[in-house]
Amino acid sequence: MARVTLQTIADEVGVSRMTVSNAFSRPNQLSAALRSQIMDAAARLGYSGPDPSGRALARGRTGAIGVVLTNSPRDAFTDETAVGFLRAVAGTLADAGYSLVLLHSSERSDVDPVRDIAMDGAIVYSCAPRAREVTALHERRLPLVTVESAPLGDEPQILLDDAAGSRQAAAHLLELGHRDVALIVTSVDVADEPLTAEHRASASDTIGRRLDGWTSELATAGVAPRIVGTTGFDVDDVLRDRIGAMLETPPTAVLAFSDLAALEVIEQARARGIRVPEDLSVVGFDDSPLAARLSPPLTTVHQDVDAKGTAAATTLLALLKEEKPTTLTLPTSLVVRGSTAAAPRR
Amino acid sequence: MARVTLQTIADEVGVSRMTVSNAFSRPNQLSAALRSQIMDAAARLGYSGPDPSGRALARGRTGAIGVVLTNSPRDAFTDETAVGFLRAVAGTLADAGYSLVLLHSSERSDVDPVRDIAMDGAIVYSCAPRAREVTALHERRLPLVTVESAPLGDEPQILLDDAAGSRQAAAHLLELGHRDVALIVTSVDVADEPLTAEHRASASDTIGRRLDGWTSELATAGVAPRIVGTTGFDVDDVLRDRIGAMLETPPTAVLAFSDLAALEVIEQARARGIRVPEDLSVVGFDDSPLAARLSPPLTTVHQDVDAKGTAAATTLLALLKEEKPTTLTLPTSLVVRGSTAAAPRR
DNA sequence: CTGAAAGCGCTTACAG
DNA sequence: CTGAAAGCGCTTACAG
Repeated sequence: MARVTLQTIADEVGVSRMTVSNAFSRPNQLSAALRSQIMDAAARLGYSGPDPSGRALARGRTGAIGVVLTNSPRDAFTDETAVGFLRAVAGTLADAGYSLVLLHSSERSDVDPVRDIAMDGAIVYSCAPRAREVTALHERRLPLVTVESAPLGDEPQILLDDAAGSRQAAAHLLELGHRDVALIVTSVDVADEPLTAEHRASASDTIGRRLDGWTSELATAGVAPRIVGTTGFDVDDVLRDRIGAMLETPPTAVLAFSDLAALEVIEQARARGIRVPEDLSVVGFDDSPLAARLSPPLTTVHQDVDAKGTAAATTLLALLKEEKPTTLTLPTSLVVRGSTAAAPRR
Repeated sequence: MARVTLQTIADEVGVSRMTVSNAFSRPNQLSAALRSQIMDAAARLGYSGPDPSGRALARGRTGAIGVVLTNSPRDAFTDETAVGFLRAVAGTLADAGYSLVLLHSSERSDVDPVRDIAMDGAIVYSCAPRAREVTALHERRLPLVTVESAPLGDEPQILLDDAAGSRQAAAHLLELGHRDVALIVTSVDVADEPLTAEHRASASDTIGRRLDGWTSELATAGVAPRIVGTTGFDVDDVLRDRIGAMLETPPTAVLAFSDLAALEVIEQARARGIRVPEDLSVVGFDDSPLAARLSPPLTTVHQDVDAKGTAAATTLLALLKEEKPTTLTLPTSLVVRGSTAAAPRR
């Protein structure tokens, strides 16, 4: 049996193909009687409506919005901050009638979602500066919003006021008397050294802004921090090893680029008998749900992931309506909990 | 400037359109020299590859797989069990080169993802028996896998051995001496009554199997449970109210259909000064990450959400390869933690 | 290794 | 209120 299409229904009812199309897509363009006659025929023949692929090609829109995550879907769904972001994006898009497609980075040459999936626009979330997926997406000239990523062109961005929260975190440590401080970052390939301008230069946009916040504040007290990093974009094995090495000669305080990184520091410290916060103060970043659950509860820089996701989706939707949305920077602020305390006397 | 298509490149290079198509989609069908000439022209003209919509129509496949969640994307991303499932599905699909599209239920008449999004197949996750989204999807005759949902036809299903875990949970309570037991369910509209056959008849497939497990075990000790439910498919306001009402004359133990429902019981009990587990034993279902974090840690029925997601994706992928996968039932088992204790003496 | 033919299923103006 | 024309951008056999 051949496939049932608009034409099948048209032949059955004895009208033209576009009248059937109108019956489904523009109901008020034809009489109610004819429409119900067409709908009856469709039901009888098992036709459930215009094929989305044909429709997408003819209309030039698909109803789908991509979200690019540099890391694998498995990693993204493990990170509560990413899940919170996706939640707000998916919710906001759904309210506007759009569906979310997860665009993973592909190691295969035959398929590449970023190149092959039909969509009306995309959101780039927390991606490395020149990630292949991101440039590939940019080449498609789709409406794009970047979130905490390096800008690709003049697309609107959603940013975090990383420097403000970082400064508060550093100021908090200074007040507690800390002078030996280590920074844990990504996008910088460094084992455990005094921070230099070269380190700063190699950092991603986001990490760069946090480094600026931390160091500018620490500098007011003449404190020159140590830095531990990885080329990756997440807590990876390299970073874990380097955190371990750093703890051989522990600082009195650590400023981490994420709550998960802070957790890694706390767990490794504990394994070595270093007490948090008595021997070592640890500050995270994100204020993910995890932060409040840890023991001790994590002092961290709060960001509103729900607002971030909503803003990203809203901005992309505005772009699709040919509006000219602009870059938005969301606030951050320190939340003091139990993982920080006065610097130990040496 | 007109849009750049295959034809633009073909004209520029002086070959036919399908040669350009081959350059992109079947590189070994033409000489390396011609191919690189074509790729150069494409780069020069800003052509980033065949348009996915055109390609989808011509090829009859899109590379996208839908996942239908009856509840809103916001609710789904709030539920750790659903997130764990999505994680495994997205990961497994990504490994196979497919992208995941989130198909929300739409209240709008103009857009409906389940009808309008182009995709190669779909996974129906934990949906109500005759949910409109699900029947709409079925009408499209797409390859389908249902997960913990009522079957639509003869599609392969992924099920949980609900009865086994439920029986273990009930047996555990009997051993502890409980005789006044309340069941908390969805899909049954009941405030707080002795369980009857009518209640059982109105339950969804999943809840029905759990009711069977609970009651068959309780029956061995002559215990007739009370039942509290809602027509909804989640912990909703109706269920919250009814749980509150039930706690006016509390049973000694509660068997809940999910960890979130168990949490609701525990919180409301605590608010009334009813101690868990001293006054009231509570058993959940799912063993979500939340369960172990609660205080007291929740006694609950464990299921492997990762295995469930992987199985769902693998089964759908098999369907796409024209294989004939069959229904799979995953095991469940009771995990005893701190929320259950010996029945209080009255 | 390259291309002419036929077609994938639909919609957008526009004319009547 | 209805339909003939033109087109959306691409690919699949197939012939040379």
